[in-house]
Amino acid sequence: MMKELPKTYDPKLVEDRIYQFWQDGGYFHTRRDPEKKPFTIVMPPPNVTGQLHMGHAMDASLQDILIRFKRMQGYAALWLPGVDHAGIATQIKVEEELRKQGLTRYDLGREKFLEKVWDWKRQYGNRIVEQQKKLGSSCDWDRARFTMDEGCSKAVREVFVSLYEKGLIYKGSRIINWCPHCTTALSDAEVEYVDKPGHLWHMRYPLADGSGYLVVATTRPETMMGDTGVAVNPNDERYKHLVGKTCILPLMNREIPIVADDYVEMDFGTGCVKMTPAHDPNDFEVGLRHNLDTIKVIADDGTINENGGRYCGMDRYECRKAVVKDLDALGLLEKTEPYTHSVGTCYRCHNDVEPIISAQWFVKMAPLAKEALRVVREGETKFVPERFTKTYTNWMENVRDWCISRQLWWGHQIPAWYCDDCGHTTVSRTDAVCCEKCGSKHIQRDPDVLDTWFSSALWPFETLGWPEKTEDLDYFYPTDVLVTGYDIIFFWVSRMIFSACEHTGKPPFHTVLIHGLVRDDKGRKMSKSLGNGIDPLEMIDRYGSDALRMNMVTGNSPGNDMRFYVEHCEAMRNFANKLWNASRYVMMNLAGEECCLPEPDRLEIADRWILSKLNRVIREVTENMEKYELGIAVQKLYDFIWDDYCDWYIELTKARLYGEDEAAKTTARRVLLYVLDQILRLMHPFMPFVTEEIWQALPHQGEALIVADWPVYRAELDFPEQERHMEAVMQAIRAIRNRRSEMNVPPSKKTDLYVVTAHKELFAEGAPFITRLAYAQQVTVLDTEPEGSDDMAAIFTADAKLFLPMRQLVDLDKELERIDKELENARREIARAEGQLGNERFVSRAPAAVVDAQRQKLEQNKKLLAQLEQSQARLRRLQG
RNA sequence: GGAGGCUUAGCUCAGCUGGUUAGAGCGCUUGCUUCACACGCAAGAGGUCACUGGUUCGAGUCCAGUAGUCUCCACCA
Repeated sequence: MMKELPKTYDPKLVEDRIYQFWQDGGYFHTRRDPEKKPFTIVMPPPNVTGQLHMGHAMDASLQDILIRFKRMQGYAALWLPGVDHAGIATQIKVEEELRKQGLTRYDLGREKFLEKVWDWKRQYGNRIVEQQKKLGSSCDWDRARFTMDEGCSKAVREVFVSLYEKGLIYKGSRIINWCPHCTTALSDAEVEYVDKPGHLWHMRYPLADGSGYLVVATTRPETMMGDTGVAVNPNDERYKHLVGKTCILPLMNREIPIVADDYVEMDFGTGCVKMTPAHDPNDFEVGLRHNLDTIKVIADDGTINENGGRYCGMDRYECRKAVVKDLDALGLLEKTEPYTHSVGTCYRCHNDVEPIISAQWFVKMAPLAKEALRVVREGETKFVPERFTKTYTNWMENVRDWCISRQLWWGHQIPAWYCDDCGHTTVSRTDAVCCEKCGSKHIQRDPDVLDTWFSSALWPFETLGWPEKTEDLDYFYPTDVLVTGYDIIFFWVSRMIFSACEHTGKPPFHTVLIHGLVRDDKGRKMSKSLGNGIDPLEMIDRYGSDALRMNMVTGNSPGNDMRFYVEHCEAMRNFANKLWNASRYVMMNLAGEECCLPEPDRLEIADRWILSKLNRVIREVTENMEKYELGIAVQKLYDFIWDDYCDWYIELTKARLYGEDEAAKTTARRVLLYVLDQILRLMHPFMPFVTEEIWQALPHQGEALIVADWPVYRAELDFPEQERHMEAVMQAIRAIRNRRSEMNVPPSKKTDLYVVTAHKELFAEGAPFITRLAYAQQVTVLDTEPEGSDDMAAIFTADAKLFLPMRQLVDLDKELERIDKELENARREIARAEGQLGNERFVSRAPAAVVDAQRQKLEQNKKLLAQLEQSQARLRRLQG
């Protein structure tokens, strides 16, 4: 049995076995049960290329805690897992593999390449899933989904076509963000702006009439071959006379117009701006207003195209240098200023993004945003913490149309076919064979695929079977809580909300629980390039999964970033060990007891104390979990287990367990077992492995802790009076220990103790505890001071005066000094309380309980003061 | 330019709707091989809760402002 188990808990011997036990028992699989209320969380699907990182560990810990909690509360708790096909990331990965063989995707062709990706997915796609299991995640793996599986593909197709039919998806030529490295368009959300040092080049553009030149300032000279105008502010007196005239674009010798537009700020740069409508969103808008030509000069791979004249074929950065140099040579470079500006970069590869005019597919956002804003505004979906509501709302209110086409092969191919004959576009739920307008068979499918987030946006309902009307969808949808980091509110959360509203008529979840980022010990973001990432699997290996999970939720409040400290993880490992050893103690002492409470009249003061405390902790933990305050919940539990149960209650039971009274022993064992059982249940969502392992070894009812009932508050187990009494005894014990420590008395030296108190019964009942925990030989409870008390060390608590016959150890000077300090303290407290109680407004306005507490405190301190003064006088007498 | 967070013990952070003498982990000091645990036990040191003002009987907590710091969004070429 447990007696033979090691003194130290070893997660390695337990975790995989327990996980297997849960899986074999089918506890992760959630059945639809009309008797139960559903509780559903869909897991943010990790990338199929992904490696488990701390972000996943955070995400998964929170979700698993909630799911296990709800499961124990009797809900049909479904945690639906899955994996994301991660278009760009995965395609890049497979292309890298190909490159090792000297091949590109074009060598293979689309079909062969996709086969390769599927192969790759089959080979590595399960890795992330296996890693998640190490965290103890109690997902319903039977329902696991992949964003490219048949059902999801069907959902994506349905959504695309239906939005197209409603006019909410369209194809148009717009300025989009183009990543020349990934060679695809990106959405606005996929661009990260980074401040980069650059230059502001002042360049002379000669006026066409030869009357001089104007000076434009730019950070991007390499786009000048695409300039089709120069803009000035209409109110700018310096240039008013030039509006309507033309100038000569240097290097290209093209005549371009000078226009007036409010967009131009007079006091920035020179007040003249070169207009490149094909490569700048603002210039594009100005171009539209003034009918400027659009000349694209940057090709998809980031080189200059044939419109760039002699710069054709040059890389964009190379071209920048060449243009500057050439202008300088022509005497057209007026000056060069250092200038830091923000540059858009690709969130995947971090290369500079080019704004390029391009024909792409877009989702029209304004109509969809309306409902998505309403459901949040009216509280149908709430963010926790609340402040993220604003983040969401601001984004949604200003959202621009969503560019959803990607020039990739891996993903959901856009279901649009272009007719070679009549030019019509056919968009269809089934693969088109002919043009729906002219019937021509000469049609070409759009080669592009959809943004990965387009399918992720459907995740809460596509995974439950939508667009089919499945029983799962009916039962589990809408889902309950979505857990994710604040960094993907825009990418994912907001898109799920508007998609669900549009396609299912309901918001996808009622709560969005947002957590922060896990940073390194210096507060830096963990990243591959910095090499500062801490591998969750390594932490699990060293400290156990339970410790890692605890680390994620302790000392951390919702939405705030946390720093990862290995030491903290270690502390949580120690806590698991504490639990293990407390359980060993209980088991070693059991004598065949069942897990049930003894008859109420058999309960002793210590039992009532711990049961009363347990009751409170059950209530507090449950309340806080329901508010998603997992950090507070677990802190209360931690304190209860370590301080109350282990440090006090277990110690308090030793008097009985090592005594002779068999009935008392049984009572103690039963209460020990009962409270431990409740503790294990409460702790289970946080530390599932160690709790299940212990629970299985204890007498228990039911087959597994994972499906055991969540503890509930029991009014009949509140013992406020006994709780106070026990605390009085504990206070005495602490005071004695404190004094002994001050006097450097080793624990091995036992002494007699005299307790003078008005509560004789109470301390008589507490005497065995005092004996054991305060190293007393014999405890004598009196109502008057014992003979020879002058020669004893005196200690005061609120309810008793304690005398230790250790005259020889008492240092009178030190003693007096200490009493002085205590006197001062008491006087200060009395003054404070009297001041407060003397304030009529306090007495009349503060709640009665608060006033009452102050009165009691005042009384206590007055009593204490009197005792201290008495003691001081006596000591002075002794001193001579 | 707009929004938000943070500032509490040496370090990292809790402190939920204002109410005893502000807590934890780690670290530090002292003692302890006490029959669950040294991944432990006991005792202890350490904080003018960034600053200023306001509301209140009462402010770490609410309000306004200031400073420092971080983040997000928008962005003037």
